[in-house]
Amino acid sequence: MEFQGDFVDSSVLDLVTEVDFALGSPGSGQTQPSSEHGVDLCDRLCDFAEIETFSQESVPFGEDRVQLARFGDHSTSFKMGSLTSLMVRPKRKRVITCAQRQAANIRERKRMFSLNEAFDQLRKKVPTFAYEKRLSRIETLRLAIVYISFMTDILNNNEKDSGSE
DNA sequence: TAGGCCATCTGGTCCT
DNA sequence: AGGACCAGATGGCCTA
Repeated sequence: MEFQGDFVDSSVLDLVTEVDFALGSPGSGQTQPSSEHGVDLCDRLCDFAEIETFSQESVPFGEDRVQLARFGDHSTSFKMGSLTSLMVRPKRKRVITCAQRQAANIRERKRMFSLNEAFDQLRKKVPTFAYEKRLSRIETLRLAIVYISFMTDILNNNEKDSGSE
């Protein structure tokens, strides 16, 4: 985790993506991404959490399933559902299937990966002592701000000096 | 052991 | 409708 930016490239990420989907069919040896595998994995996770399994078409992942998974007991989710029905009709929720949720997770992982790549590039641009431990993301941003301000000041001073001569 | 940092998941919002 | 982006929650790892 610590050195991900240094040793992991996007091809590895693609491999992880394939493994994510392949987990749905252990031992099959199949590595092609498939929405069916994503659904399989989701169902297995739901089973593991002792959540009632619904058919893919009848219950979107973003609603009942998540509430049950989050709160654990069915009474809590039932109360929430009842309250919702009594209140003003909520905005129509976006319907998201297990497969779509899996795909969104993968996109988000890729997005965060590219963000971290950018942070790594920025780390190489800001001056640090070699023996210092790796800068965190927030440290990198703050140091970059200070560094840019410092260089800007130097530039301004040089312009003033050359103008006064 | 507490706190910091990070990866991941998730739902909401915005945009195309 | 679906992807990009964002922020909150959560859990794991590491260090003082």
